Amino acid sequence: MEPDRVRAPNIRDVARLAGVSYQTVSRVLNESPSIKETTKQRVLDVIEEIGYRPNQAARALVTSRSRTIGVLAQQTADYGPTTSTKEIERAAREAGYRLSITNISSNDYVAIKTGLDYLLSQSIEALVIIAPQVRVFEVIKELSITVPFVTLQTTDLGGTHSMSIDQVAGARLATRHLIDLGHTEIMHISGPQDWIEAEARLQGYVEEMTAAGLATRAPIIGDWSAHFGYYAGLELLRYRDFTAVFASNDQMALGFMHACRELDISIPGDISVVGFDDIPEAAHFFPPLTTVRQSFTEIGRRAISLLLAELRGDTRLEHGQIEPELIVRESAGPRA
Amino acid sequence: MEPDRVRAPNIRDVARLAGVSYQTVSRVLNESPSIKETTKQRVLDVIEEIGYRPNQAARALVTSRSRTIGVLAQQTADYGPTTSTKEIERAAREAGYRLSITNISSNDYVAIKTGLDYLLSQSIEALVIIAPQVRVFEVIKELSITVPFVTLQTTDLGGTHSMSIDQVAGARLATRHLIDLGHTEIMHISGPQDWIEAEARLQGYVEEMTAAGLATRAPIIGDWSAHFGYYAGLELLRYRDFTAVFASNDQMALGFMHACRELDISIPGDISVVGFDDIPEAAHFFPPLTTVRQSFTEIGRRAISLLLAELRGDTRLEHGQIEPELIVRESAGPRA
DNA sequence: CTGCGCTTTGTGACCGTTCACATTGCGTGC
DNA sequence: GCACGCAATGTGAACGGTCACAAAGCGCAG
Repeated sequence: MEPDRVRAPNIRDVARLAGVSYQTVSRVLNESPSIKETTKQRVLDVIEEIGYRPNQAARALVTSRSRTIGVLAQQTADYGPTTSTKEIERAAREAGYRLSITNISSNDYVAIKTGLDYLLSQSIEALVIIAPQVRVFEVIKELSITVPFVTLQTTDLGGTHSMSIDQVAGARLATRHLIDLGHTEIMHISGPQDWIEAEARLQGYVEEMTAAGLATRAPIIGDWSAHFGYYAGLELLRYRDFTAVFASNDQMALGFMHACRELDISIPGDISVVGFDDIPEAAHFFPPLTTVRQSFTEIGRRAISLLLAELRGDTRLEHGQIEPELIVRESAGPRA
Repeated sequence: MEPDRVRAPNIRDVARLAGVSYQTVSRVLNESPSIKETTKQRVLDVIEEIGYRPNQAARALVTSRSRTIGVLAQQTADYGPTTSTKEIERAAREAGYRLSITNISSNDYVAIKTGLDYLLSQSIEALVIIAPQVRVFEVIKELSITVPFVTLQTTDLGGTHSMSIDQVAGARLATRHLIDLGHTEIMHISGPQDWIEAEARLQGYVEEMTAAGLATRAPIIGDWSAHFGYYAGLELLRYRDFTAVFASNDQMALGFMHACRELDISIPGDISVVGFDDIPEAAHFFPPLTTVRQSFTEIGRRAISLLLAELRGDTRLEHGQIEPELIVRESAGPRA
């Protein structure tokens, strides 16, 4: 008869082969100090030889520590959140945590609730929220989450839960730059209304315009895509009652510039454009895009270190905001 | 004395409150048919009331099913792999699986081995490999992985493990397009040498050139970035001994076009350019980029359905290749 | 030689679930 | 009235680790 489906070796198999008790093996695995060097080596040899891997489920069961950090993200492949997520994964893995990521594709209440429920049912130890919709935070308040969590957006959930880039400041930098160049009629192409970043950038635009005593215009509400920027541009340029545009991200700026080219409008000769994010391609747009750089990696890294501190019981909250930076290229120039 | 740290409710708590045995609760959770409707409802009410969530670790321990699919990915925020990953997460979640993603940042042997080891130690049930380096597959061969796995690249690991877009065919489409436009001196800007896609696209370029009886040129080996495309362009254009360029991805094509603009070289008047991927921004480049479209979502979806079939014991392998599509825009035109 | 203390190792119980099997309840046919 | 079969529910063991505590080994002072 054949041996039915080989079972993976467990800690007792290792113990038997090494001639020690299972507890000794456990101590080796957990790097307990009180273990003789020769014993330890013998156990490690056996582990190597039979290819033993500790069963994480069993370990999680008894320690009630899943060593998992949940991530609630948005179903997009955008540069910013993606970069942050990669960095979060890296930082978490280095600290011995793994990630459980759930992407939500729509922003209705049920989808958000389902996504969060799903994460919480995996007994995650902490939670990172990248999904940037306002409504996500309503659900969070309602669920009264007990694990430490951090959002990559500025919210009104209480400052201790936020690790974000100062979007308002970034938008003010962008707007200020255009004002300094002499522009007074400045359009804003915004992101979707329920996105926190979009609202913050709009707010920064309004604040800076107001501070300069300039008239704010109603923003065009976009969807972040280059396509939208393009079609919005075609529409807006029929009137040409502005000389500068601040787009809420680089993709929409790209689309807008595409529309300008089609209509033979020169950038920055006729119209100046500023974007937001500084995606790696922005330097090679035509013309190279003046934009606001955010360090998506830094924010990811700091979010994890904030959570890890909280998991260690360290409550000196080093949360806070990261300052963005204006990158001046060629898409914005003096008012004609 | 205070109640020390409230323990999460378990299946026996539910059983006690519902006045049934823990096994009955287990049956309700697993939707066993032999359970009276009234009993089931009573149990569900208690679950709802006390906010009970099954402990996944305990479940995984006893069933030895982790319901986790591992993903070995590359530490990049590129559009393609990111889009595939999102789709993989979605499809897996719908099927009741979660993902454990590990990104490798360098492609040396140790990093790859460490990444795979890490995934395998989490008792994943299946594995998706997005990391596209040749060397990854050497490690895979060596480890003789026992779980079902699928790669998103075409490899020589045996066809049953691959779900990929036909890169060679795509590259031939791109090259053919340029040849059809009358070009004979066609440069290729390639991706990094150890990337499978890069090699396949190079191969497609060579095959098509050869088939047309044209001389192949040594490719420029790039790093996928727009920056590289730009600097490579500045260098190449000092000689101008070609009339068309096939870049191995859209970003490098973008950078190359940037270099052309700086040197007042007209596209497609003087030089034609074709890219690869069709990232959403490509339609808004200057000029809009002719490129090869790959459906990254479809490949993600099909990879998961292939794995799920294998997990069900269904070995009719529906693996295979997905055909890419040439998207003609304005960056390539007839030879001057 | 005994006893003490420190280092090193071993034993039993437990984490929260599912599995295999046992038991109960109850309608039905003889 | 009782055995029978099926539906519904209950019981003990097991999964593979860690924890708390017990015990053994050993050097050394008295």
